[in-house]
Amino acid sequence: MTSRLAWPAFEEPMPPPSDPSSPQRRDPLSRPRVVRAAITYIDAHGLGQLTMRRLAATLGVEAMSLYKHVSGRDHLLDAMVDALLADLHGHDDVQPEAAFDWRDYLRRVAHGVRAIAQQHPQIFPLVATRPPAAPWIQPPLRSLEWIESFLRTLRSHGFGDRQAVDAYKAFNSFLLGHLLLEVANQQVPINPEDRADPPDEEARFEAAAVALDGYPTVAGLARLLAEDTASLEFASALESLLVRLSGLVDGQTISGSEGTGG
Amino acid sequence: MTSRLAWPAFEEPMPPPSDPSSPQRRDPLSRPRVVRAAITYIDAHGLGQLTMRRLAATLGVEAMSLYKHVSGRDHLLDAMVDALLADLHGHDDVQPEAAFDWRDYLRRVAHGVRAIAQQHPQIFPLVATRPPAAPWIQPPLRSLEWIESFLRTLRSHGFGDRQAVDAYKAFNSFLLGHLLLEVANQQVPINPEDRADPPDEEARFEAAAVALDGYPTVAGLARLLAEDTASLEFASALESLLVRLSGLVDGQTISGSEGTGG
DNA sequence: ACCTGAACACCGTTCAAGT
DNA sequence: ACCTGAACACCGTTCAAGT
Repeated sequence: MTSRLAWPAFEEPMPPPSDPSSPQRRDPLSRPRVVRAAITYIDAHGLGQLTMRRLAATLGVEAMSLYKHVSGRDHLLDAMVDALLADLHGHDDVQPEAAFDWRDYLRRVAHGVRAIAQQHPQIFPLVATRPPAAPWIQPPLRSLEWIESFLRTLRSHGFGDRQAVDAYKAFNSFLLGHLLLEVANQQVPINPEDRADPPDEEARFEAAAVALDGYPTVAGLARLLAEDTASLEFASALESLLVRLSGLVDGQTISGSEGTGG
Repeated sequence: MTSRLAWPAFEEPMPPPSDPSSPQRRDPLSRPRVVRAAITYIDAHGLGQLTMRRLAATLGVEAMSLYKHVSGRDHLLDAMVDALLADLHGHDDVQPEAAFDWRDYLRRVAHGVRAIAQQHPQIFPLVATRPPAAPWIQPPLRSLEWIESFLRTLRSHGFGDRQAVDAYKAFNSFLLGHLLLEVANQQVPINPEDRADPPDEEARFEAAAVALDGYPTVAGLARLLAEDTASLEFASALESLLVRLSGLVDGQTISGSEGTGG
């Protein structure tokens, strides 16, 4: 059995935000409800299937009603991405106080973001590719809340300004590369009905293998290439990154632009 | 001045493929011509602006004519991605014979792919996120031609089977993370007209900085965060990866699944 | 035999007319 | 004052009617 990374379900019904201005009538259409419905829809049917009209139908309303709560399809996509990261940011395991040291903190955050990618493989590409709202925001840790707590935590563990920023960027690259590769690999065309159907790995392999004439090296290594080693690679590359960042705390620099300040 | 990475233009008119079956009338609509026009169009106007109808207009035909050469919009996107990587694969600098050793080879390929990302920032997200056609294909080096020469080159330099495959995966993660981060950062909303207009970095910075109340750490590090250190980070992370892969040649393993076979 | 106009079944979004 | 039906300006794609 593949060792799935366990993580508390982000889907669980959340307590309604304690916002006194929300009327709370019988199932009022609200922005969070629209965003949550969109996430559920994409998880089930894929990004390409999400239209304003179909999403509205899911909620029992007409498409135009959605425009009261989100200002358009593009903004809705951004809101989904934000909601996913905000959920993680509120999670106990990634609070700075929960971490033993900065390495532990980075491991917790890394596995938290990985859990998001695995629970929402159809949405994660959006987390990676939607243009950031400001020059200091980078995917996938792309909210001010995240950057703030991330940088503050590193500094509280002895990182200097430049070192913390270098670590933020290096950490983001690492997450982006590994998680995007992972979700790309498991991106099999979705037939909305037979989701339970595991795509018969062996049959898929055989079908694809016929086209390998003329590529002897690939053919010879096909089994190794198709092997799912994502979890191990992720862990291995993460530890390697932590080693690299350790050197950084000891005074080295990654983006090292010493000299421009005079 | 920012040190742009120089690379021969992939856009240059290529000699027509020596395919005797192509009639070569006056400007016949061909698949390569459609694909090339699509790349040019997205570079100029952005992915969201590409429609079959508008692309057809660019070529002086109606939309339906395109379906003779590409079987639909999705296939066109895949064809664009393939074309970009095929161009690079044909380039002198990334031929195995051109490389001094495997490190040199990986550096050449890395900078080649980075050049693609920088020349086609609107298209690179597609390279990263389009679902691969087979389980052994991973972005961004996502063609059998690339995998074949990549793996063969590493093996000719002493990599074992598992080591070569581990290196392929680690290299792809590295490229994906860094290049996607880079193009995401420079993703500024495009007004088709004023492309020459450099978005006045300082003004953009000031405008975005007003919203930093409540995020003192980000505010304090905003300048460092917004600094464009992508080239240095890329080089630094690449060297770090090469060190990691060196250990791998010496017999260590990344995905290390020793034990499941016994 | 080949090409393409008109048409189909959708989109996102707007806005006037309804309550 | 608020909500929404009908409408607008598009999509990707098909297919019959033209040459």
